[in-house]
Amino acid sequence: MKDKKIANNIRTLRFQNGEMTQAELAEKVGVTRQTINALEAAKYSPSLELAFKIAHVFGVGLEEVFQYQD
Amino acid sequence: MKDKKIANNIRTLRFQNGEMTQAELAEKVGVTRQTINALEAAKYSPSLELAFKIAHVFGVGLEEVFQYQD
DNA sequence: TTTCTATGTAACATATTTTTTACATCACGT
DNA sequence: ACGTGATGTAAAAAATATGTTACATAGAAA
Repeated sequence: MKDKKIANNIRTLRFQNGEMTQAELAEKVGVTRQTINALEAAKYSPSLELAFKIAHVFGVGLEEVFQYQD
Repeated sequence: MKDKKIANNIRTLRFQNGEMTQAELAEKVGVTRQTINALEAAKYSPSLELAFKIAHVFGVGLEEVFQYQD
């Protein structure tokens, strides 16, 4: 999957959920702070599992967090 | 993301969409036939991008193809 | 200013996903 | 029987995601 055309609202959702920090979100989904940071910076897109976990933490559907533009 | 608890309906959706073969689906989403085969066999879960592409081919939402059981 | 917290970033290591190549079986049509 | 298309499978390599460690900056608060 060469081209990375997946956008996400992680940053926005973090602030909509009680000023959650990158570290807090990371801890809740079981990855490191750097991974969350890289995702917000869109350096790469997460695994499907991680995407599901993040959406779950925010209590929304996966497609409300990640959007694919084709 | 150690634990693989993502189920999918790829096989069912292939047959609901005009008897699409694994090779045809693979070609449409830009991966090899073996990758589709491995996904149907749930050997691993796909990247988020591949998941989006597959859902798009079937014209459904991502969560109608892949389900995360936590 | 000093301290603390959140964040950005980079190099290297490990894990996971995907490709490539190859061979096997099964069903179907001829 | 033979050829063909669809599928299952496997090993090794390539690509990508994630972890670890470490250092940097910016802002807030004291």
